[in-house]
Amino acid sequence: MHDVTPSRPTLEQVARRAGVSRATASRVVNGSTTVAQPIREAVHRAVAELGYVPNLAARTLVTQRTGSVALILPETPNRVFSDDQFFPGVVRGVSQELEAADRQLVLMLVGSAAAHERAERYTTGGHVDGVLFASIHGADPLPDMLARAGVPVVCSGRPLGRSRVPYVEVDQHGGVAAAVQHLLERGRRRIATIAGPQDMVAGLDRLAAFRKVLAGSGRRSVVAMGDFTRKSGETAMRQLLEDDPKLDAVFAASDLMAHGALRTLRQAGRRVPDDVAVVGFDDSGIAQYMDPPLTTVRQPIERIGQTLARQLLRLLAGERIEESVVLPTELIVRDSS
Amino acid sequence: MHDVTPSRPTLEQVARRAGVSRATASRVVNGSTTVAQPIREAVHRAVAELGYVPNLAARTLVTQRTGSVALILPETPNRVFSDDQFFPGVVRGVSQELEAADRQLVLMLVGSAAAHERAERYTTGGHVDGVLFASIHGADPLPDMLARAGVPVVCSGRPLGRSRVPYVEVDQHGGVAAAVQHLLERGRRRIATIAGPQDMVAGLDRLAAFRKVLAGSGRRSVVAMGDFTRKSGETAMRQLLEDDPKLDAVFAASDLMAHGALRTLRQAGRRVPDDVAVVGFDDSGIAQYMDPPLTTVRQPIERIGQTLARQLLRLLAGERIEESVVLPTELIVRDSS
DNA sequence: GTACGCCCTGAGAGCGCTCTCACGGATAAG
DNA sequence: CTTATCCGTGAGAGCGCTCTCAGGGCGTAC
Repeated sequence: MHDVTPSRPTLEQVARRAGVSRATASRVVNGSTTVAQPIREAVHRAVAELGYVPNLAARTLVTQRTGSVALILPETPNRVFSDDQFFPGVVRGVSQELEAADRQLVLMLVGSAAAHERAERYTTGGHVDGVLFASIHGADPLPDMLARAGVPVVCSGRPLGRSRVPYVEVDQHGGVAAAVQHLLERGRRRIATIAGPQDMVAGLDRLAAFRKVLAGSGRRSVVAMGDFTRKSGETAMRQLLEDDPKLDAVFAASDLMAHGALRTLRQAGRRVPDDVAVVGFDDSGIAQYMDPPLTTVRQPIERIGQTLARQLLRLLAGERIEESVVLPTELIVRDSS
Repeated sequence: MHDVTPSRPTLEQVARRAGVSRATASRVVNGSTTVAQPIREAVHRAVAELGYVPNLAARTLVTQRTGSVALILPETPNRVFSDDQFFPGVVRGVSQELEAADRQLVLMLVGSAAAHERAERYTTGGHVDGVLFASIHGADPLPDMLARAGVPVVCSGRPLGRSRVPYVEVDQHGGVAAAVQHLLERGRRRIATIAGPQDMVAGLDRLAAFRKVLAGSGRRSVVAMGDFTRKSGETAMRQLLEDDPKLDAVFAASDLMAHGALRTLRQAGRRVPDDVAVVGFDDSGIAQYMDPPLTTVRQPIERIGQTLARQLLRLLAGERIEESVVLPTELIVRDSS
């Protein structure tokens, strides 16, 4: 008597084969300890023989929990992916942590307005247990909306606007301060900066920190705007050289922009670090392969992802969490300064 | 009479508010055209007023379709993410295409053996409608297993082993041939190569193509092994210089390895391209920012992702698809050769 | 005017699972 | 020996949805 069905076996079939009720089979599958040893074994055997895999949809329907978490990456056409290290790093950290908790990662790249709306429906619809946001642009209302709708949310980077969504950030100020301090100690007098986009908190904070630290030293600061990409770094550097031909140091708010700046400096015949010292921010993979290897502020990207996930998991477990977690940054001195 | 419930509204509530049966409400929500105009409007209004969002789990339970697709990235600790462009590019392409089809992307990073097994259970368990594989290492049995279990699968890169899983690949041979041909035309005589890992089809194919093309030209080939990372490129280049100090060209099977090679060459006092010409493969973002900007073979990474997704969608729609799709590669000549 | 057919709507079953509740049997206490 | 207690198991409801099937209403044709 073969009861091997070609389609997916159900709990009912497992129960029948093990000679128990569906309820008991369910208990065993879900690891309840109140089931007698021999019965538990019988059920496990039946599960193995039938190749039973629980139907997640059915389980979700009754438990109201999906076992998955969304990571939303608000993506402007060429930004998120040009932060080449940031994105994979965060994804990886999140993924590791979720895996340990046996949850699935649902990735949502939100570029268009349509995608934005879809993500909203999807997440408010209870299709995921919680939502993670990476690098928010501007004062995106979504995190706050979700939080208000009762969906657990954690953001990467302090959300702009007056929302009270919990977040994970790095010590931007400390990192920038270390970088500028380092340049001052090296005897640099005219320090310029290439700032990041001012609709992102990382761009904002790094510029604010730069200004604050330099103001403290009594030196004037020349600023050019970029958007974290290489191209913008190149352009901004050109601008800077025009504004202050005598500058002897540049702090770029991202490694990629520093990379672009390096190129402009080379084209302009400036030697690095002899004529101009350059410091970046991120310590992405390319930093040590630039010419010269780049001095930069390291941020623990993968740990950001891990922390993001960990905080969300705590939220899901019903714990209260602190509104913000600040991760340390560290100055990595190489040859460009 | 307020029937606004604090919890998520169900279809039942929408139906009641619109004064129709649940069946009809369902029809409207799912876009059936057989419903009378005024009723349709009434239902839509109720949906809007209540903020109704269908419960995916319930729908999945009866339709047996989840509306989501898994993208599996078999990840060795430092590989996938050091291919910094490849991973985001593929994800992005897949994501775009799935979004257009209103499907969710479930990302699975499969590093450990445990994760491998989990992914197997998850995907065979019918929790996703189909599975996409990116850059398979060795002869991973998973794609084949899934296909056999009736799960629609599409791979990126021809799977090793004798499986018959449909796949999307790029014209490796054509790209390598163009690169080598270009070097020969520039008058290079001693062309070496830094090969990729030989447990990946991209590594294998590029080396095979290199050998074949050079053999046709009657020139000898010096080969060093790498694993697609910068570090390995650096090391391999050192090896190459030792093996053949008089080499005048190098073809690296990835841009990252070319980057490493560039550094070694600089340290060894070789000028590029004057003494040694260098050509890479990928045309990742850094290529044009290397010093000198790198000549390389461009592969349409994002399009790989799109095609991957598109093929899977066709499979899901019940269409038959060709076993393989080959995407073109293109030589981008810059200053390193 | 009647009969037939078609179109639109509603009733109801059931997807696979979890969980509450009740019940039977064994054990302990009186 | 009886009664109370407790532990382990089974019965059954119900999560929210889709989809089949039947039926009512109306138009058309005879």
